[in-house]
Amino acid sequence: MADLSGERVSSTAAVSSPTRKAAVDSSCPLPPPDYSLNPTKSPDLTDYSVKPTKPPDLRDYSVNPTKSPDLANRSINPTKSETCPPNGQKKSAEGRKKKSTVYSSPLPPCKICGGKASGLHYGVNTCEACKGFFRRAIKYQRKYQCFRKQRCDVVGERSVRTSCPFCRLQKCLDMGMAHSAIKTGRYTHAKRTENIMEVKRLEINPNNLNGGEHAQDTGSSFSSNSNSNSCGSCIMTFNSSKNSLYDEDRFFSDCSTNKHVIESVMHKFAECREQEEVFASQGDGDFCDNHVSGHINSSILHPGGDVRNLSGRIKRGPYTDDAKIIPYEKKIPYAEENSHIGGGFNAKAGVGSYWSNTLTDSGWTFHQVETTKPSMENPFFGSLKPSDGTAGTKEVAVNQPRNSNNPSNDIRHDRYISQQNDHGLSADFRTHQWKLPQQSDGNQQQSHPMSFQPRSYTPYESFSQFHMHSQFQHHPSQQKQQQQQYHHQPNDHTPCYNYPKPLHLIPQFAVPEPNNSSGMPIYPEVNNGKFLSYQPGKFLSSSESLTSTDQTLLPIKIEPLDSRDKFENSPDIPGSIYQEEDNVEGVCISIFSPTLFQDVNVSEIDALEEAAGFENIPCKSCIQNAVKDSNDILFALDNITAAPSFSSSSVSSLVPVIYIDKSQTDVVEDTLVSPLVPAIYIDKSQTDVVEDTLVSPLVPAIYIDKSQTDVVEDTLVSPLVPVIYTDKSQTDVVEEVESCDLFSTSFISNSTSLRVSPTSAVGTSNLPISPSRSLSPSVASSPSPSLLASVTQKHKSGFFEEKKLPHAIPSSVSPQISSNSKINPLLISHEIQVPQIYYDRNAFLLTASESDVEDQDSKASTSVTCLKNGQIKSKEVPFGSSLDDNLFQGIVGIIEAAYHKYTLTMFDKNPDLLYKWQLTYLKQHKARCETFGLQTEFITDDDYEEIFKRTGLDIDNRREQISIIHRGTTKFFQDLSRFALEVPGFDKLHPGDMVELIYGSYVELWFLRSFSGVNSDLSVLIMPMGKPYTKSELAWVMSKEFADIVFEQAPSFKLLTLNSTIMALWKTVVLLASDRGSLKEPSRVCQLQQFYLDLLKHYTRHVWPGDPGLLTRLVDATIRLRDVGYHSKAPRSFTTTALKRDILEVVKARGLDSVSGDTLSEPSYVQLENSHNIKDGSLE
DNA sequence: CCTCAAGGCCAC
DNA sequence: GTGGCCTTGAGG
Ligand SMILES: [Zn+2]
Ligand SMILES: [Zn+2]
Repeated sequence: MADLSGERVSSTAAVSSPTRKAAVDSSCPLPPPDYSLNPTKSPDLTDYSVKPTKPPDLRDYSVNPTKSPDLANRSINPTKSETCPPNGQKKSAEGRKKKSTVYSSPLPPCKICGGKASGLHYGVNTCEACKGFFRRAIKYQRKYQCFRKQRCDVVGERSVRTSCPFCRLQKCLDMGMAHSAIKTGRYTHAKRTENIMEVKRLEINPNNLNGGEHAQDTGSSFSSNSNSNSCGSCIMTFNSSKNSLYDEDRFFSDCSTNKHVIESVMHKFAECREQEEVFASQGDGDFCDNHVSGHINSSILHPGGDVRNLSGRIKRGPYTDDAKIIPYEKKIPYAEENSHIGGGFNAKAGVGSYWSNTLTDSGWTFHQVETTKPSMENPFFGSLKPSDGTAGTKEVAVNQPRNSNNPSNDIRHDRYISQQNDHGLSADFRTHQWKLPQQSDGNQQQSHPMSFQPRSYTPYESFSQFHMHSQFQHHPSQQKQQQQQYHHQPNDHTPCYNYPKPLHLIPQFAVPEPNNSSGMPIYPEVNNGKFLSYQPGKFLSSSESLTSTDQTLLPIKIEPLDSRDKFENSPDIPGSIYQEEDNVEGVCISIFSPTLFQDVNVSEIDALEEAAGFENIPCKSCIQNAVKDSNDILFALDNITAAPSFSSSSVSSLVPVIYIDKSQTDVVEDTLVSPLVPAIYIDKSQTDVVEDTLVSPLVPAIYIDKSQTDVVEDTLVSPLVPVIYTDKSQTDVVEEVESCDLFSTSFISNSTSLRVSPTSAVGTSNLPISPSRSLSPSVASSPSPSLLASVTQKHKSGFFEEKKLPHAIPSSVSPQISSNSKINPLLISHEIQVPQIYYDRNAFLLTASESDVEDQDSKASTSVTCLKNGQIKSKEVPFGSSLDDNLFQGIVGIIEAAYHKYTLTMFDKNPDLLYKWQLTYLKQHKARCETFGLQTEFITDDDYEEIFKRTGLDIDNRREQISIIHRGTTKFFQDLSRFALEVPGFDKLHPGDMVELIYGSYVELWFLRSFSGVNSDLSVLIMPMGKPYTKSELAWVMSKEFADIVFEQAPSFKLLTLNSTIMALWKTVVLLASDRGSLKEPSRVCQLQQFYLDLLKHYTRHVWPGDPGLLTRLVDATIRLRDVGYHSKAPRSFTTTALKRDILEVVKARGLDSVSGDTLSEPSYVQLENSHNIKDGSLE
């Protein structure tokens, strides 16, 4: 139990000091039985017991020679019952005899630093040094500041343990040291230990058996005190085992389905990369932390101190809320000597990167992977992606001499001079000047007149004040100051930096820097609404150290040369030290410039460039990309509830993420682990429980943290399987993507709110037909008496002459109809002009029949029953003979009314709005993909079910989506069926043919309804109603071929000039395709189709003459439509028979409704059923 | 009179 | 500021 931590400690020690371990092993092959209580600690014990065999320790203690005899004496002296494994069996045997003393005598190493413990101090077994340190910290109320990630290693020799007092104190507290824990009394060592263990266990979590002896003292008073120091840096720094991160090839082989996505992103990175290196202060702008040197003040300070204080004002981001602590022993060992990992991001470009430097036989090797742009779920880090197509790695020569003679051949990763930006400028961080590109004629490199200024930033505080700052930036006086101080007007020969749109800072990364003169904050990146490129950090002289006022500055600190070690010799580690001619040694740690390109109008830039005489400025593309990315960032910002810390929200699709929670500091540290070992370490803050498990590459593991707060921390894992973070921390953090459902909901509600206004009441009430959900065929078939009278009246006075076509009809509506109508959200959501009256179908047909020919037995006809002159009359209305205007308009009216009634309308939203929705949904989907690591729709159902079984999570809402899709599809079929039944003549067809026609045409009709919502560029489809789809989702629901052809064909369809009348007619024609499979009476269908084709022809030629070639193109489109239909199959989760049965249900219901309805109902289905004796289920 | 741990001292 | 070593004083 408790040995978990001990093992972790010892393994860490072993890793960091292999020689030591070897010595131990050789001298003491067998661990003494005395340590069976805690066998894993034997390596630690050897730290002080086997001094002569440990060169490192010798070196350590050489400073204090007196210690050696003492150590030797203590460890060898049997009278003190010091039993140490290396001292041989004799001592072990002796220890065995006196068990009580055996347990009490060999003190474990210092819990804090691993050194020689001298007893219990403040409740924890520590050395004298740590004891004194803690005592002083308490006594003098010391406030420390961690300049790294608050995970500094404090185990080691003096220089190590003193490198970060903050972390040391933190560890003391973590280990349970408490000032109040004064003498616990006189115990034997074993008893005391046992006692303490028990007390702590009871204190913390009775259920937690893992709360070992090292369990933290809750020590709340101290914790809270010390936490005022918790504003430490969030610099991302981790070490990992060598190369563990970068097995992308392996990953890709596992994620081939996602490869094209990755590749496209990679391509994007390639573009962003330049830009990134232009605008970022230097190079990759990595965050870095050199834990060895220990004083790289790249701290990102939180001005407000304890970030927990912000919780009331700022909600943390999705992954930062359930802060927990992972005990030191259980942390990922990050102190490996041959590996160093850092990370950074470019907020502007929206990419982050992780890099590592690994010491190999051939020297240091630099690897870098970059992440996707932020998403809503991963606001500042997306998935890890290869940076430049080189399999995610970038080889950089290190430890190479600078080639001063030929800089272009300097293969060092030079951090003094940035790579050229798009203007050909390089940033020289020594002179704080821009360097013009070296002239081809060999002239000396010239400097740009614009100097650098120190940059400052804050990750946190200004987030909540983002908008305020944004406004502030544009205050005239502020602009002036900025201009004076920062803005150097480019001369005619200066590449243009002046882009007119105001740019905003990402507040997390930009902080106002006090202006010396006014005390007003300065935003270097924003200058009078002009973009000035980035401002790098500043140098401190070697005698300087960061002051409190410097804490918000981006530090570039000088380190004494002698403090560097071989890590620092790697030029690719930000924070590494370089010695320059002038003996200035600099360490540069950069933060990306957070300039946001918002609302940049590229055309304006074009015009500006043109006016300035600059053509083809490559920066244009950068800006275009940046604009895009900025939008995404803003989108993310809009959708997250808090400013995530730098280190948060690193969700990788390539490698699992380890969330190391720091509850007391509210800092969540993420570390990457190998994709091969998707272990997730979820810590149980005060309970010292670590649940780490390896997970199947196919199935995610869910680690649920049951710490006292019922926080559920799920983390996942495999690159193949999405992760779901269902953090239910006390603060209601919403971290999911807006679901499709939500989207649809807001979509609808927005539309409703838009349309249902007082003035639009008519618009909502003048629905052609009451949108009753009953299966009544139509309102017209059962009108109220007054309505009937009204219709009859109109009929008598020239019904059709008055009404014309629907869109030509005046807005006066029968009040009875209006009052009968309910608001139909489906219709409301469309801006299609709804016909302002509906056509009484029966009234029309009666009229038409009076003035038209009869005796068309061989032709399609429809039966009309109507109340006329107090009598119920029936009449057959034939089709196909003449196109009387009345007939035409009447039938068109009927069809169009049904078309609207059953919401088969196409999507003709405002294109801008439509695009916005498309983009929004695409972002949501991409965010999901990035979080999940792949397009989750490609997870097989079996795998998905397994995931669901194991996690209980509907990770991509598939289950929900299925129900949505099911509902939507069902409704679509219902509406389609009802629409078909409203088509005059359709109900006279053979019922089996009706079903076949409906079923056979549904895909094409679906397409006709949907194509206007297709954005082939974005591969997004917004449905007029219901769920949006991405192409891949559509492929999942239908088929890939279908999705392909839909997105391929939609653009051409969008070129057609259509109105709802044409659409209604066209759909009718499509519906009545006589070549559907297994039609019983294809000739009748063909006849009916011909009739409607004639109507369509008539309409396009005479009523809609604006587009003469429309009919031809419609026919052509219809043919292509068949292609769409050809590639379709039953939607997911549907079967053909089930669908047909549903259709038949509607058909039947219509008939039954007619029968059971009042006498005005159409008996068409009954008649048909009687004549054909169709039985229920005959289609199956 | 012992052990133990807290605190003090002071060279570094 | 650190930490080895000392003193102190409460237990046992
Ligand atoms: Zn220690
Ligand atoms: Zn630290």
